[in-house]
Amino acid sequence: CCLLEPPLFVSFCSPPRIKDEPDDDGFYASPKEDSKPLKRPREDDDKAKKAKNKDKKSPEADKRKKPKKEEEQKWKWWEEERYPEGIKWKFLEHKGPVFAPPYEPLPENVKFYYDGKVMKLSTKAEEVATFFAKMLDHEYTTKEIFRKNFFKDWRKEMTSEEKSTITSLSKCDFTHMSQYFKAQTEARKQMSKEEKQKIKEENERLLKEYGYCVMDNHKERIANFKIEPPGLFRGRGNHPKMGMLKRRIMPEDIIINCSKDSKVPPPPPGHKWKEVRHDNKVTWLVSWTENIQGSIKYIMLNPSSRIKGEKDWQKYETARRLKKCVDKIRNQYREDWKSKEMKVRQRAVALYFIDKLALRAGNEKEEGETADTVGCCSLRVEHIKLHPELDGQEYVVEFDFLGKDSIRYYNKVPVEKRVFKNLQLFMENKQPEDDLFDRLNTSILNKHLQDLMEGLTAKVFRTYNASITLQQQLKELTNPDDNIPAKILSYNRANRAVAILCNHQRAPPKTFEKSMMNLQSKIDAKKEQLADARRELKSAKADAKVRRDEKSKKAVESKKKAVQRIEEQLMKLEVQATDREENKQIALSTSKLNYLDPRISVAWCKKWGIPIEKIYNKTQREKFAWAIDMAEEDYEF
DNA sequence: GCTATAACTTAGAACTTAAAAT
DNA sequence: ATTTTAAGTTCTAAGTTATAGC
Repeated sequence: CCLLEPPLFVSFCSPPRIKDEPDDDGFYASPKEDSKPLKRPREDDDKAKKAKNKDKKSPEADKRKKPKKEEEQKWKWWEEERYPEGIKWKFLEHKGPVFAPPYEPLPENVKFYYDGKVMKLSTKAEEVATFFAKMLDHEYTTKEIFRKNFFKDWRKEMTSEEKSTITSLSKCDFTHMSQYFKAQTEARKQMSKEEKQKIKEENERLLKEYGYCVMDNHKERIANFKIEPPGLFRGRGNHPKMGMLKRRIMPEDIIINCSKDSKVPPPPPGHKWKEVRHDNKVTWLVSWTENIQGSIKYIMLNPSSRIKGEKDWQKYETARRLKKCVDKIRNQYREDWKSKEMKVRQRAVALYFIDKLALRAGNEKEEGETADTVGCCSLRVEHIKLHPELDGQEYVVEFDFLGKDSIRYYNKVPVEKRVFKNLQLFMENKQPEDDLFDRLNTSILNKHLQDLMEGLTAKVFRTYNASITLQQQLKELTNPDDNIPAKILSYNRANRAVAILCNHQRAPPKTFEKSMMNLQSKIDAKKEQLADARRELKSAKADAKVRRDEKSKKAVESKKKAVQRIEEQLMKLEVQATDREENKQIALSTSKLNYLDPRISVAWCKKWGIPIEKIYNKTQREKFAWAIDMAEEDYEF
């Protein structure tokens, strides 16, 4: 097993071949055509063109012709032509995956007890036992399904003697092992600076060596070059497979994808890859089949890469195309509510939910394989309640169901009378566990959407509604007279409106109440400080009136400044408190990263003179480099 | 059509590091 | 300088969608 440790096969690998010199046309990438590249979707994006032209005339344009290492990282793939549909790259070379470190057996003095007696476990059984021991504090390990699944899989790893001895999980005592791991964690924290530095450097070396690939003459960052280590499967929510053993991935499980003319990464000594293929119709570098669901896992590129960025850009362009025809589509589904065909009515009501409430499409799932969660098309009768009248509103639908990641969706929504009547119809003579839309699935819905607009699918509505909401909220909430922190609060509130729409939730931070109290006491202290400063200013003024000399005038000025400074600090704290309180259970990052056209945010920053760093951190700026480069302050989604 | 599955995007939690508070 | 808290990063599960094969 130790053969799998990465350093052992380092010597087999070559350094990435990067062209330091650009092609004749001045660009690094663009493979020479044996196929015609398509123009990227510029649409009505005049600004992008303008920016590009301007850029071409600038001295930077010339610099690009003599690239240095640094320049390489600033490659503007968004100024290049796209590949024809389906082709993802021409050249791909990488070093293969980094495998999980091999299992290190426990020291002799760390004991496992069965039925009160010390028991020495075989290495394989011990390894799986440590997975459980490491999770002992987690409430997972108290759950019946988790324990049952774990025990079943653990027994498979035992020797026959162990199997006959260990017959009940409740007689197993992992506490000593657990203490040992806690002590290890503690020791890691207490390590000296030098030791910590050493670990850091080792990680950097690994990243440098395996964290990048070469795709079409550009060095690109890989997102997840480390193979998932073995452990116990932790599903989200009430997952029927929780606690099962996620097995160790071996080179023999791995499919390598790279180009024919690249150096194929060698497998660790004594091992073989499952397969090496050369498929440039896909974007992944490495894949393997995972044993819990039997699904395929991939190693792919970082969001900053061309291949991901281009797709992301395209996603927002599709959403912008929807903007142009959304009114028509809305009128259409309103009409369809009256259709003679049940199928059409269901489709129209479902689409209304997807549009109005930003619900996900909702594929069917195999029962017993995953947690019981639903999206729009898979809603069941038990997930909605109809209220002809509720709290003074007519035709209210009460939604209560578990969505993706078993996050609860709870909402009371007034709907149009026609929708309400249709829902009553759909629910007639059905049991709670029956499908609400029994004549509909995501495939039917998406086929219909495709007919309405090329490239339209259910999820485009989420992107569209999220982005348009941000743009409109920013317009509404930004007060030109506000200072920067207040403007940022407005931004966060606009972002929050989107997160609420998309139901992006988080568990309230464990120390939320405490940190809120701390902040409040800070605010109180600051208020007192302000009162003091004001008193001092007053007396200084009085003093100056009597004395009428330069010195006391200056004193007044400096006291004035002090008051101002404290006022600003107080205001900043209050803004912070508001922001945090409103954000208690809401996660902003998901929408920011996946739903909001970054050009809206970039334009907003430019318009109000907000540094982009206040809105996007380093990683986000890398992901959205294309948008930061091309969007001007008048960008319209 | 229907099902299986491959490929890719989206998701919150856990972990790590940096910054702020003491 | 040390501890606490917040921000940022990593991890991998869980979705969506297109397509292949019946």
